Amino acid sequence: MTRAQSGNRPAFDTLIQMAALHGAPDNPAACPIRDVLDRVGQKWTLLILIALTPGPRRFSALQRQVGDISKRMLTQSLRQLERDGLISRQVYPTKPPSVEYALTELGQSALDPIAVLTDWADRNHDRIRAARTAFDATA
Amino acid sequence: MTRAQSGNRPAFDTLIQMAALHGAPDNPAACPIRDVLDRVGQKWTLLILIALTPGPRRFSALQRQVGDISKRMLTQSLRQLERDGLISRQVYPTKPPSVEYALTELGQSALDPIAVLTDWADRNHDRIRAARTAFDATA
DNA sequence: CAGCATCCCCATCGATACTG
DNA sequence: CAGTATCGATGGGGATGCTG
Repeated sequence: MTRAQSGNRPAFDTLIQMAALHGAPDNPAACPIRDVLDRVGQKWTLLILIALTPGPRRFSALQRQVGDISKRMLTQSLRQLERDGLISRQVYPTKPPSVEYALTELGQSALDPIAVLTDWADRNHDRIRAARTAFDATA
Repeated sequence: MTRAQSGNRPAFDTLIQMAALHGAPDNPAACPIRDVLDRVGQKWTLLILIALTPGPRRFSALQRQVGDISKRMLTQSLRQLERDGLISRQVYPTKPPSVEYALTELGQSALDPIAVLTDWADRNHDRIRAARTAFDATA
């Protein structure tokens, strides 16, 4: 079993372990990886989580901050995140009603893996783009 | 600016920074986060990367290991990963031709963030499932 | 064995319009 | 302001069959 530079031993073991059981095809939600990956794959979830990092945000504020997201998708994504316990939803019954979304503790904890991921993405984006150009040139 | 427990300071800063620029809607590939996230979101890419963690694998071996992936998607995903420079493809011109896929150094480095992610998923899957049940009960 | 080609479905997402 | 409702397009992805 060869291994290169990896500095995350415990996390790495989890990964190996996951590679072994490779998920239950009949019940995808039973496999933590697939379950979480489904959410991560959702075009907007991570962007929303990131947008909430500095602090609580209202619906419209979120929409402006994420940029090109429709109200439909924002609502949908927020619901899912709330259901998963990653964000909380607080309604203030003012005259024009306002709703504030915030990261829960669980959501906060999710930021760590996300940060590691985006950090990797940021550091290696150039290499990836270079690899693509090289590949396209060969092909 | 409130912050909870986060232990990843440098990575965290990248995240904040990303939250600020929130991507170029017109050119998604220009934003590292969205670019990488697109791949991560691909149903099979991470599973394949994980399957390659213990060492190089042949096509059929990969298909068996991942489980329920069609040859079509396996081929497609492998191509993309190869293009991105995460895996290498070595062809052995034997009588029945065999092709061996392996992680490149870049691919190896990608395992770290992935491991952190799956580790988080594994540790918090119960809480997420619990949150869902609670949410569904309330609704 | 490895993988390309074809057909087709359906989940995801966008756009628009309407409501409390 | 914060959604909901509806329609429609796009393409990811499954099933099957064929080739070198």
